[in-house]
Amino acid sequence: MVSSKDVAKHAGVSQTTVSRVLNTPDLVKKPTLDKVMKAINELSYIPNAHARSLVQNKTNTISLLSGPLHNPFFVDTTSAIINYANERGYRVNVQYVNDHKLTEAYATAFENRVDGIILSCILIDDPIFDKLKQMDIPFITYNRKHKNNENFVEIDNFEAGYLSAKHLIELGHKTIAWVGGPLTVSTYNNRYCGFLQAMNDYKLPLSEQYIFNTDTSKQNITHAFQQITKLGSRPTAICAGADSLALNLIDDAIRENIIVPDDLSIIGIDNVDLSHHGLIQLTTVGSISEQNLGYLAISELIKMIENKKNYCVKITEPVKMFNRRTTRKIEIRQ
Amino acid sequence: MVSSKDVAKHAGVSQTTVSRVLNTPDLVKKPTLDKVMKAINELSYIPNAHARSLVQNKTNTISLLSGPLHNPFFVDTTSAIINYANERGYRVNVQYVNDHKLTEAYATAFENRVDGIILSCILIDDPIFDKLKQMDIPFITYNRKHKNNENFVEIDNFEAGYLSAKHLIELGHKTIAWVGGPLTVSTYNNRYCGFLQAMNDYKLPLSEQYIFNTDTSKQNITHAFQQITKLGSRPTAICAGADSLALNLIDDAIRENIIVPDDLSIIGIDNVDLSHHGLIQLTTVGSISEQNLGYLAISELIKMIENKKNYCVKITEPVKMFNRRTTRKIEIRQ
DNA sequence: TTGTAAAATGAATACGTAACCATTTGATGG
DNA sequence: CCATCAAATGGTTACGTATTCATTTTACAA
Repeated sequence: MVSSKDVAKHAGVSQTTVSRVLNTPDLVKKPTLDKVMKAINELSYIPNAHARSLVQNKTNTISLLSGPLHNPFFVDTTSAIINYANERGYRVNVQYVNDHKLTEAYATAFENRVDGIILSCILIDDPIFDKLKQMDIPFITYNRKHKNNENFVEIDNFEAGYLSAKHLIELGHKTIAWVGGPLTVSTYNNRYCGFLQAMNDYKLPLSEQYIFNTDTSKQNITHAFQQITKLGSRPTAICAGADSLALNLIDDAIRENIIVPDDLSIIGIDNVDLSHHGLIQLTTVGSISEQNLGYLAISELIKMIENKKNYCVKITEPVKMFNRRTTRKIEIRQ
Repeated sequence: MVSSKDVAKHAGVSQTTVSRVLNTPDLVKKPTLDKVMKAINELSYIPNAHARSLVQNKTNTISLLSGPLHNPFFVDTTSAIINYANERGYRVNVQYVNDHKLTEAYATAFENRVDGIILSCILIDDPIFDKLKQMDIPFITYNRKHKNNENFVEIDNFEAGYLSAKHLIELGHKTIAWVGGPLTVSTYNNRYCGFLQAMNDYKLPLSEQYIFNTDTSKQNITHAFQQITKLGSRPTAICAGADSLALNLIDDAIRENIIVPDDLSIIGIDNVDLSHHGLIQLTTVGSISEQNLGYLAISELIKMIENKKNYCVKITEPVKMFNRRTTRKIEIRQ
């Protein structure tokens, strides 16, 4: 592998000058610059980013710990994060973390000495948070937050849960099921609380058999759906804790010949790009902002990295309804 | 940042011993090992991967140059690639490359001295291919291939194009449009050739006004669709060069109140995961294998990296029809 | 006890770059 | 022609690790 020393020898200058040609070309005279550039091209020299990282203590690399891509929310955010970071000159190391391999994922992220970490996989009560703060390396969580209430970008999850329940209630639904994720995750926890609040405000009875706070794997959601269909008095609507879950449930419904929304209304939360598609048209609650949470988070993270100020980011985006085609009035059905 | 020297000093041993504790613990006596481990934990030391890369000339990092995630094909493959690579102990640098910023993307990929490169964005006639070969760094292309016909994993694109046209023809369609990507890309080129061959074999006339080989951005596909709807004698079916395009076209059709498949049959190629969804049920042609191209490519790449043999990978997966709900017989319509 | 080999540890070095400080070259004005 | 100062370049070192080679310690047989 050809190094800057080789270039220096080939051009008849010092390694220092080669370095200057690449980093501060203004400090080097035109003829020497040309000489060095010629050597660089002839040897097709490429600087070694690792060596540079070592001496500069700056890696130009960001570590992204995302949820799995079969969840369309992470499709949108991963895309936004990587594109923005690349534009700003950062490389992005990506890991798709499932909750089993959390600690392992953190370990690999840490030993790479990245400039910043952006993660969605944190739990409310995650001990990793204190470690991250100790390490004095900029980080931000998106979508989820830690109980410490620091360095996060989220939507107003409580309000989102509330609005989605309210929407179904105002359409006349009385028996509404909830299918969400684990309550150890702030996102689902707050959405669920919003849901409960709405049910309470509108004086609708709650029964445990309609409530599923489960692992969000495909199988588990499908299993929850089957439980629901087995019930004596089936709910007429389901509040899903996320668009990803809503899409899963709709798929399950179709497989059971249950027509959405005629037989069953389903509403999601997140307003993922996919939900706009003509074949989907998912009714959902999402951020009023055009920019997704990934974009907001990565732009904040890069600010933190470049300003060297460890100020604390706390962003909660307001939400609104997106009324599409997977929910309808209960009267029509009866 | 705490280094192995700090640990050594704290534990009262040499830096060499610290290194041994982490890499060849069998060579160090139990009591010293314990002493060092204690120091490592107390100082919460994390080895610096960049320094290690520098001395070992091995980065444990792979560079992925993927197409954009709004194309569901790249959702499936990116997911498979990253998960497999992580399992095998490799970090993955991801870039979503659009064709405008190709060279820029390559540059950043190269200066990172990665162990291998996996890319989908190569053109048939891409000068980068020779550069890659020169660099003596393992690489593989997936989905697309270079004219040199080396180091690729693809599906049988010609056959895929042929089968998709044949399917529509056998359903009775006479006027069939083609909407594909640029012919500078092997994938679209071969699919298009397959399409032409089928049209020829079945003696169907071809007219330029039904053929669109265009940039695959959303706007351009929508524009192609609008051109099609403006035609005096509208085609009754569209062969899309990829599922991504098919989904785009279906969305456009719905927006124009054209019913798929009653008014217009649309078939894709790739059989992406999303096409299975109950709301989508896209008729398509895809690999007969369970594993997607990303998985095949990354596993081959890691073999190349670890065997240090620069053997040449040429994999073309056979394809078959997946008959779902976006195509139907022409008779019904008339 | 002594000799000898094996086991355990340490000292020195290389990896490729940027940064710091020292030196040489060139230009300007008196 | 010289003094002065800026511009241009070079020599040396540090970054944090693994590796190579040298040294010390230990174990065991004679």
